[in-house]
Amino acid sequence: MPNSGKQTKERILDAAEALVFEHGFAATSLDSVLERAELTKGAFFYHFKNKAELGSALMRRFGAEDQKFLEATMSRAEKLSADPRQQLLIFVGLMVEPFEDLTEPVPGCLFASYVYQRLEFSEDVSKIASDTILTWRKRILDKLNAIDDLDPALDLEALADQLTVIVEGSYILSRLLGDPSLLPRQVKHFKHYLELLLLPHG
Amino acid sequence: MPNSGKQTKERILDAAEALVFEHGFAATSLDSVLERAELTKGAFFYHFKNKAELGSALMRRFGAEDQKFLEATMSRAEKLSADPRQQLLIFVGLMVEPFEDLTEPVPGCLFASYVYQRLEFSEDVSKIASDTILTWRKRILDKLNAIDDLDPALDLEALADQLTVIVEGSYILSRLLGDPSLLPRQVKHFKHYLELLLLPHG
DNA sequence: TTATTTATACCGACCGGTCTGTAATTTCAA
DNA sequence: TTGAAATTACAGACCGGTCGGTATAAATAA
Repeated sequence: MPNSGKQTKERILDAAEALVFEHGFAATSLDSVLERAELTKGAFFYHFKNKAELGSALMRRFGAEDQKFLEATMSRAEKLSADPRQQLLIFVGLMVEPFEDLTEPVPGCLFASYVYQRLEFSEDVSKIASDTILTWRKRILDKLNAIDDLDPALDLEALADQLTVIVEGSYILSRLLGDPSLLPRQVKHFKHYLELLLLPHG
Repeated sequence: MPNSGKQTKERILDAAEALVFEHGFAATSLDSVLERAELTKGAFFYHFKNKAELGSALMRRFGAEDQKFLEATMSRAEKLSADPRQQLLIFVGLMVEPFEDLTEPVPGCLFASYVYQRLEFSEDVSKIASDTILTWRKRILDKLNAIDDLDPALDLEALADQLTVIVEGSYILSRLLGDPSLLPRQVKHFKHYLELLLLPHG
């Protein structure tokens, strides 16, 4: 029964993403994906050339969503203040909001999942992942560079990466300990660090 | 005896660990492990009941090594100063040393690998991982609690976790970007944050 | 000392099941 | 009525695990 097509492909991706988060890519069989999506083999191979292409598509979609979230959040922050210091602090504050009311220990990051199974994926996925990370770095680093009289000894690139680092690390600990509060609490410490660096001493 | 036996088991674990870091557990076939270890099926099933037990053994060994590293580093720090503030800062400094001269983007953490493939492992692995994390938390939190006149508004538990969080996150970014300098640079920021919190303002 | 037994360590062929991918066919919307 | 969307059935590769057998060395008995 021909369906809207686009919807079916998304259904496959949704099912696969959920399973990959728990089992990893290799251990996620197409049958399990299709059972969850309530579809059959033929439907899958109509929309995807093979399993590897499903992997790439998963990562592309995840990367695109991630960048959309970054851009949306940063431009919200930019509208709320004209000062790059405040923009940055507001940005970090807005960032945590989606994680504050979680009851389960957060879904996780597909790129982190990829890192520890990279030889199962085609080369191009690596570029999608690093491009996404570098977009975050650049967007935040630009803000830091717009701030004058910062201590010139500060490693700004590493500082720009730190939010991503803390989010990735928090996903892991949160899932390991089953504690959904871990991520927002970690990000709050990072925000505090930024305040100490950026704002006139208290 | 034909061979030392113990050595063989370690050879299997070494081979498996290296492959799991790159492929993940499910995608690591016993044949590939045995090819790398230059052994055969029979040898494997002599030392391990099944593949799942290999997984548990990998995690147990990794957890034990990790705790040994924590304890060794912390007691070194404790010998270098009697002040808990200094002990903590020295500890963080010593922590990075092994990562400073790496040319490759660090191996990674088996527990992080586990997090994104947990349903492939038996239940007990989860406990090994969380116990190890909690040992770090406790060891560092005890130091923080030994420091007086800290801002009572500080979330000390989250602060104690932050080193682990940053190391885990740095593994991921380091591997994604192929940048071995990332981890020490991240930890240096954490050390700086600690200095700002613990030491009389500069 | 030497012959025999026994335990340890390891080999490699093979079996059963699972998983990816293919092919022939059907359904339904435009 | 045509072609996109989906179904069922199945081929073939691979993987985990089993099993019969071999080699080495220590233990024991003559």
